[in-house]
Amino acid sequence: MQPPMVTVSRLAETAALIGDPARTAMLCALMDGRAFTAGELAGVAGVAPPTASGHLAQLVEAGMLAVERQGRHRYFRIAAPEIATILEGLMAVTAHRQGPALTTGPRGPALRRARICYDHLAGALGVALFGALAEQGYLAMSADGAALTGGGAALLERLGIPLPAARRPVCRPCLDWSERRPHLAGQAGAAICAAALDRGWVRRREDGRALDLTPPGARAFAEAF
Amino acid sequence: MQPPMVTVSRLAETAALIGDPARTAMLCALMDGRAFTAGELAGVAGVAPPTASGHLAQLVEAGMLAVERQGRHRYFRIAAPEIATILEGLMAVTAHRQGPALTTGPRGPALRRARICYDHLAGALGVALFGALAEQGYLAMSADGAALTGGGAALLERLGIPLPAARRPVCRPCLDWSERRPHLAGQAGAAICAAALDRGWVRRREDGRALDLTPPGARAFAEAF
DNA sequence: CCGATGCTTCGGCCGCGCCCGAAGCATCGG
DNA sequence: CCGATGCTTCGGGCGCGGCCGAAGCATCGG
Repeated sequence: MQPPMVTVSRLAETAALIGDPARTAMLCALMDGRAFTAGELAGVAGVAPPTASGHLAQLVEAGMLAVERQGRHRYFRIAAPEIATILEGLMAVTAHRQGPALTTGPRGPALRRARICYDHLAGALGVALFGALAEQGYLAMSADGAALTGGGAALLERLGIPLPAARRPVCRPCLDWSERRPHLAGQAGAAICAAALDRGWVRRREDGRALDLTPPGARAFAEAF
Repeated sequence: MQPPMVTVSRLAETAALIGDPARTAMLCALMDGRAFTAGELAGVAGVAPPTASGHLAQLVEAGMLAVERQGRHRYFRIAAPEIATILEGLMAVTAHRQGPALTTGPRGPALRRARICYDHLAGALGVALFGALAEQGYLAMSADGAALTGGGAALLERLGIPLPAARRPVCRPCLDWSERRPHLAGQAGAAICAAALDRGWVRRREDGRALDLTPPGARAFAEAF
């Protein structure tokens, strides 16, 4: 007789897991797709190592984080793109809650301009990229979401951006919390993001998810897309 | 020096708000887009009226619920589609957490087949609808997400389904927690859902968000889309 | 005008879960 | 083999927040 309640209580459990400030800080730190050690995450969250350890255990248990041993370190990372999506979604409703004006801060504008969302580009840059690809007919709707058209695949090949062989998650759109418009996630999004970092089109700020668009990057984006 | 922390703590606040079982139950009950009174929601959540009142005040304060006075009743409803989206997203990661097999229950299969997601169709029916429209070229990617093509607009007009004049949110795709594939949200989704209910293509179960596809409805969907 | 109904505010109880210090395992360096 | 480092488990303290009963405002019905 419980099943519906079970679902609701599980849902609450998931949200509550995200709803603790220390865990949220850890998850946000991991949102750039990189892996951090338990100690680093303790620092980010501002709690003692034992406390952090407990939080991390819960997140791993819940399947939100994946862990990898390496010597005496344990590296944690976001376990799946869905997790990153939900965090971006929460940011969207949080920003929506009380005028976006309140969220401005030193790092705010930079984050809004360009940032990494787990493994792909977000912010104004990500949205512009999505818009440009859509307008030029490189994206088409399919039963699973959006897909690269033949022209889109050819474009990436021409740019020397390799698309993994695995076909499935093509390029699911992902709602951007700062722009309230979709940007490009999925394999194509990840491939473009990786190429952009690799070629110095964007540079990662050392302290977080914000990205800086370099002058050659601006040129490259302008002519490529 | 706080701004980044502010963002994180706000995010945690939002998630914590959803993360309480009583509040989650209320939000889930409201996910069908209808409005409920404070007393009804207290019953749904299984708490006393004063407790429910407190929870509801918090949700309204946070902008998640909108409230409307009507005589001595106060009707609550989800304040914005974004809120519904985030709840569906949380369901997706919750289901993802531990095999979807565990979430089966008396109401599970029905919910997975067809349900209301705030104001549009979801579940297998919603996903199939999205796929059919996409495959027949009725949907195209645009800078803001997906849009109806001219053919799509013509199709709805032919079916006598009115599209509100306001142009903006056309048909944002929304990730389905049971199917893990997008379905049709936005204005077009809402219009189709309203028409389907209005014409008896689907019938709302009295106890929740699940929908039953009626025989005439099955015929109508098959020939229309 | 008075009782009934729906909802809220107020006080006080209680328990869950966050937090840390100390101690216990692992792993690496010498 | 021994100390140092990174992380975990254990035990106990404590505060936040959910919960309810009783009382206080509104609104509707007669």
